[in-house]
Amino acid sequence: MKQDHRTSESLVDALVPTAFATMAVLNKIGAENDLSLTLLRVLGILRDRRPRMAELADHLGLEKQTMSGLIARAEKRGLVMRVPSNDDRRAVDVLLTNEGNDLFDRLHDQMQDALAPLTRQLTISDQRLLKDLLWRLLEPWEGHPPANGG
Amino acid sequence: MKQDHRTSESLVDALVPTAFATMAVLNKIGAENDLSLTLLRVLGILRDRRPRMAELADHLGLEKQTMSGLIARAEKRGLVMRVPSNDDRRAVDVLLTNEGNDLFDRLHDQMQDALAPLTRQLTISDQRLLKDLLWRLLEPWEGHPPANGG
DNA sequence: TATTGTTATACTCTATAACTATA
DNA sequence: TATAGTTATAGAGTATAACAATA
Repeated sequence: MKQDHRTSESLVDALVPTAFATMAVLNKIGAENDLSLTLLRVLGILRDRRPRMAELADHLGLEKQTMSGLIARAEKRGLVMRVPSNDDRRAVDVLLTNEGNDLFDRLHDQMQDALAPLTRQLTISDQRLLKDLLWRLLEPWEGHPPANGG
Repeated sequence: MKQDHRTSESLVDALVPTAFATMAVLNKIGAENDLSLTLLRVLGILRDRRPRMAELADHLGLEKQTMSGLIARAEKRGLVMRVPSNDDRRAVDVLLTNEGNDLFDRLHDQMQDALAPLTRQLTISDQRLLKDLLWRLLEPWEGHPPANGG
């Protein structure tokens, strides 16, 4: 009965609990290192990029004031730096410090370990298949969040 | 170059952005209805179950005091009810009101719509495949969160 | 004594509003 | 005037600690 129920559910009904499960793991790892989910995500973004405050806020769907506070606290802890932009003297670039970079690498390893109980449910081949499906799913998301609802 | 980078990444590196994308959508829908992600999740849980406060807190990985406050606010809004348990006079069962049930149904529809830009990237057949892979992934999670790290 | 739940208190995250500096 | 960012303030969510009632 339960299994039958599930097979009639949509992809979203599997996506949502997966997201909650993943976030629970990330949240726990973050909490152990005094990082909110948002800051954890910021560190991940900064590993590849060097955005301005406004870009970062936009990417995360947060208000610029919220970013100011978040980055100010992270900077005080030595995880990120704010440097004035060359192009626009009002603007500020945000980037990882070496310490922030090292921390994220450690957290990334912890994520792999913590999610292993889930991922090892699948064969290597199925893991690759799942990964490919997820990347295809995320294509419209790339860059910035979807213009939800219009 | 970017695509090559990706193919070398692990499943977790696809799972995490998928989770963030999904949560962003849920968060937006929640915010439009003045519901936190946690409360949104509570409503989803209560659609199928009638847990006690402690069970709910345990399932969500929250402290019992946090649940008290969350449920108290939700009850004040008429979304959930607290009724004394018959078995144990200390205990309290939590359940959805009709209003809470109706609200969740509406939100569930909104989720489907909001995530459609992502899910429609895949054929129906691939959606089913992805759904099955995710359910297999989640098997160890069922019931309660994994004993992280232990 | 141990357990279920609530209340009191403090801190973080987030948003709204007002502000400064630059464009 | 409009934009980039900060500061001031307030509300929700969460945790720690102390408490009440029942087991």
